[in-house]
Amino acid sequence: MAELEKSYNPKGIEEKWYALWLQGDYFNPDTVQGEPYCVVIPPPNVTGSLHMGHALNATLQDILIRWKRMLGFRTLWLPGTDHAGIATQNVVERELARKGLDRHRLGRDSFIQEVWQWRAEYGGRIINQLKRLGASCDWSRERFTMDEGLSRAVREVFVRLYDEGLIYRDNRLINWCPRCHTALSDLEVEHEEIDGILTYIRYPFSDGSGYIVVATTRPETMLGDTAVAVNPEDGRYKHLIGKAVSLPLTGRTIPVISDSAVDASFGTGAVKVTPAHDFNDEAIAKRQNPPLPSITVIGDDGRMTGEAGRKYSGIDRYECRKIVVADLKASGLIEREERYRHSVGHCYRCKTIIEPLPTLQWYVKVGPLAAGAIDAVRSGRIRIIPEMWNNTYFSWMENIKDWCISRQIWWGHRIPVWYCREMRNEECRMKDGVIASREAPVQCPYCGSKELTQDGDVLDTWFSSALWPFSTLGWPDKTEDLKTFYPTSVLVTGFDILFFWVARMIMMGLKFMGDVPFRDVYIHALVRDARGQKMSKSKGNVVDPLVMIDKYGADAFRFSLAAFAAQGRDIRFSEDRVEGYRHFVNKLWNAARFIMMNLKTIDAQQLCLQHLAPGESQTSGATPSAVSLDLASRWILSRLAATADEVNNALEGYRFNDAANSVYQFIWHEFCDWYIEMSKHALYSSDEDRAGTVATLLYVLDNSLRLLHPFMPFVTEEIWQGVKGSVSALGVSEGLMLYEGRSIMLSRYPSSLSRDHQAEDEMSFIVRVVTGVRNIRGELNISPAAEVRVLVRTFSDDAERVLKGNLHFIKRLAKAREVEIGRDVEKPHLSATAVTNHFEVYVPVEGLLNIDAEIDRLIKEKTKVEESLRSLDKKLLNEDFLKRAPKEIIEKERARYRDLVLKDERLEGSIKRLKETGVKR
RNA sequence: GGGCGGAUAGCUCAGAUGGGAGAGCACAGCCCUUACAAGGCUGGGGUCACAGGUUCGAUCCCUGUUCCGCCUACCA
Repeated sequence: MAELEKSYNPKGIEEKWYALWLQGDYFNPDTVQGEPYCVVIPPPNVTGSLHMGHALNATLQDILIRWKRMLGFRTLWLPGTDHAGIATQNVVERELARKGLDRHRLGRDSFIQEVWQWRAEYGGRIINQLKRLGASCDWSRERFTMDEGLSRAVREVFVRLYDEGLIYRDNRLINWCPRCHTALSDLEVEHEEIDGILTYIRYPFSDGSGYIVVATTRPETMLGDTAVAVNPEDGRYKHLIGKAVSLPLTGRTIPVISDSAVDASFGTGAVKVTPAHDFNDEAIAKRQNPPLPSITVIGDDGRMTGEAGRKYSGIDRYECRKIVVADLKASGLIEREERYRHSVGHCYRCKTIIEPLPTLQWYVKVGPLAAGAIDAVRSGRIRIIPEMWNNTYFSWMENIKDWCISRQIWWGHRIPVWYCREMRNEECRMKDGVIASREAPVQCPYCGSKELTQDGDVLDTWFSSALWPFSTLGWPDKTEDLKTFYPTSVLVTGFDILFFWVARMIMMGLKFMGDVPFRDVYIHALVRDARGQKMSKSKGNVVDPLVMIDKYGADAFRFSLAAFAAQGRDIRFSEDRVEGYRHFVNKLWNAARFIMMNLKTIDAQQLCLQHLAPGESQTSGATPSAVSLDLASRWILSRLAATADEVNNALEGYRFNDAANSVYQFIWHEFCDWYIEMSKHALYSSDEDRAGTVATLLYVLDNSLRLLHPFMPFVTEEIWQGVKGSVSALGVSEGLMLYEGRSIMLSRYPSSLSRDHQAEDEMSFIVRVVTGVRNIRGELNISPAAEVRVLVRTFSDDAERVLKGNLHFIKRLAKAREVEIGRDVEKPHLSATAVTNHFEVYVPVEGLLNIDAEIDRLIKEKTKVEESLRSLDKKLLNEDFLKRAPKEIIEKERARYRDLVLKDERLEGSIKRLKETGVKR
């Protein structure tokens, strides 16, 4: 980058540096010393394509990882993908359908091969997208949940839990997706409010003595009713309990029963009971003595079964609903229909309405595991950030139900259970012929039979995800990685998978590693669109991160996400702000361009020997030696130190937005707006300050780039390498200790630099004079081209000394032709005034000044001062305040009061003089 | 039904432990000043949703109300 372009263009540059980082193996911690710091990525679905949630998630992790790496930690960010059972199977099935095939015709083994084939072809997509973002994952450790190693971990865990009785099989109602043709866990069901109809149906008594009316939103299930239930306390129905009802359309006779779960105030107070298709009804049925029978009228394909009767058999459940209602109407058994809004469960993958079905499934008994997981958070061994999620976590964990882990699909970890078909002895029959085994058994361990068949189901995808923090590090082997990096440092994730994933990882980690899987859980926001809507393909409001990267560059995009990531709040994504941060990238770029342009004119020996002292802290390189620096340089070094502290503190607390804002504010509004402008004096006047100024420019740029690097890895590397080239061309890089090393990502992160409070105080005098003059220029509309005279009447020695010593800065920044400073400076006639505590600034504006405008301006300011004075006055006269407020607050307010009184008097004086002038004129 | 979060400038949002209301964008004025017009300087704009309470003092803590958003639950 000998000659920099006028603006930064990320195309090509991002790829170039990412390739270099990979080539240098910089993401790999193997050869690094230091305290371990580890993050495992929430594995995106292998079918996935990078969306805003991933982008935010990965950006935050990369910021942490790059930051810690630069701080000297032995840093591992472990990447990988999830096999995503149902989602992936769906995708491949759609693919097959396009070719006119389906998985049943293909057969299980061929289908699985198809999926692997698909993965080989497309599974790397999201990984490549993460690379575009700049993610510094150690790709040599990339894992996939279906890898052999991870599959072994899955079998190990399953068998151990089974042997301990924590995994069992049971036949009960589960959530069934008729489209995906599989069981789902409670978590995989999304409840959504929909408009339905509440149908009131008359159920005639068998003895012909009238009827009882029940209300239902699912009339078709009446074909499977096995009772009508009422509340035992309900006076209207008490006498009917035990009576027989003739179930319409079926001719079956069912009883009227009582159950306290029935709400007398809802509907008619009488409820039809369908144990096979409703969780409530199942519970009621089980409470009866003897339990009510269960009749399954809807099959696993969502069509009515033979049990529903010949007329309805084979018909889709919703078609059947219409027919049943029509048939009932024809018999005069529909009392009325009401519109009714209620929530209905949908499959989280395909949005099909869930059908509760009685089936035989595998479950994990979570109660015993949950206790430890609750304690880990309660005791602080795991910290959830922000804390507000603690409550959500606790309330879910405390009400946790057993976890259905079997899925009737093909893609996933096959359940490591075999069934003995012969069950030749008592022991085998006692065990139901169930063999849970890490490897495929050759013969039945109980009876020796060789007639074994493996369970056809696979495990819930989240079962393998739950093991991710240790299975990826090599468990069940005792690997070096596991020893070094477990427990991992922090998990960064969205709250939407707090239960699916985070809670289960904690349970499994505690169970199998005997320790928590991570110290911190940082829960970030959900990215919504500009109107606050959840982004979804169907709504068409999705913002594609890759489009953002193409349009604005990965750096601007990443920085935006970090700046958006305020804790505890959802993000409304606005493209305008990304554009704003692209401007910031460009600002930085141009600052670097400026510095490099001025580098050519410097004498290398002078720069190196006289102006760079060995760095006071190991992390920041050589520091410009303070003795020989001008005020501006000392000031910017101190501001840099303050900024480094702010950024480090903010990142320590996961306040990414604060960190981003600090560095933005520093680079733009302190370094560029003030320091670079001030540096021009030394640079252009070729006096002895030049070398110190160049040294400071180089130093502050270097440290700014490093501060910014975790947020904007590409542009910082590009500039840093460019400056490095120029610096070494000067032949001073050896002694400089700046821009050292092969890459900025391997340099040290700025921290614990020293402040220079005196320089900051002194600089504030200059700032106040300059802004005073600028205000006057702006408000009185004095052309920026016009040079003015500036007079400053000082009231303190400090102010006088500092201002006199830095006239050149005032001249440059305020565009002043000449500056006069002193205690005895007189206010010229026809001049505008700016008032501060330490001095008054006068700008003579003969001919230019509109006296009335200037008087208005001063009166406006005086009004503000007096307003503040009034409220302060009240406060300081309040005895309670004086009695109870802390001393330092009272002193602060008093000082403020004194300053304001002074200012008020001076303003008054200026106004008076101006009025006199006006009269004279 | 239960729980959580939000309500601050025209817009999008910051304000970590109570003590002088901020940023970015947008808007207005003046400037192509030799890093940057994707820029510079200046300016206007807020009863911090509403009502109470605690406190010497509340945008911040407590209670209630209204309006949004989310999570969760077996009222058919």
